[in-house]
Amino acid sequence: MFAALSDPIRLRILDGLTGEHRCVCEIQEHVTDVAPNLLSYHLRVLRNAGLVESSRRGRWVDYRLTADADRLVTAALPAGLTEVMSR
Amino acid sequence: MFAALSDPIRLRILDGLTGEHRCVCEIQEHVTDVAPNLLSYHLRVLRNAGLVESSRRGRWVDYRLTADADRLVTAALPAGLTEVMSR
DNA sequence: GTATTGAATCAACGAGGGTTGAATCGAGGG
DNA sequence: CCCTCGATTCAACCCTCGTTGATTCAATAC
Repeated sequence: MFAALSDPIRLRILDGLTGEHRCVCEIQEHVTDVAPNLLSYHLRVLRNAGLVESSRRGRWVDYRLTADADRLVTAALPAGLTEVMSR
Repeated sequence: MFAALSDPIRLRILDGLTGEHRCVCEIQEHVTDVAPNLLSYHLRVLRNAGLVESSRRGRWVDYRLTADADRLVTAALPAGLTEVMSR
């Protein structure tokens, strides 16, 4: 989980994503300095972590945050660091 | 930040820590299979990340979670993943 | 002072993950 | 069909990071 989050490129990708679907080309406009194949790699890491999900629409592939992405993160945090969220 | 959290040993260390100080030997009882020097290394990573702080008490060194450890984590999260916490 | 204990540091090794360029796949368009 | 476009996969390289054994440090006991 945190391994998926511990990369600046992946954090930038997540910054440009919401629950709404966005095609890879739109994401690439948000991280212009990342090669397409490298972007695919990082999206794959985020997908394997359960943070994003994808669906094909014609030639394009849409990505979006999963519904329980935030829940997955909080569940992975050690108990001592989740006090703020329980309040 | 997430690089500091993305290691199973460090997560186990954090699981055994609270705001109260605990000496390294107590921490080591919580992660018995980790060599002392390796434990020092991981504590150092957590210290550099601002998640824990240490103070010497005689021969012993006490560690504890920093007051704003949880704040540091939430601040590092991308906006799309912090919705749960703002609610 | 010397020895001992708790903890940190150092140098070196090895594996895993990020990056790159080329090749591949899947869906349309002419 | 063949070609193009969007996206993914593959093989290879490189570098960071975790691990290990030995050494060093800091503080107390003898």
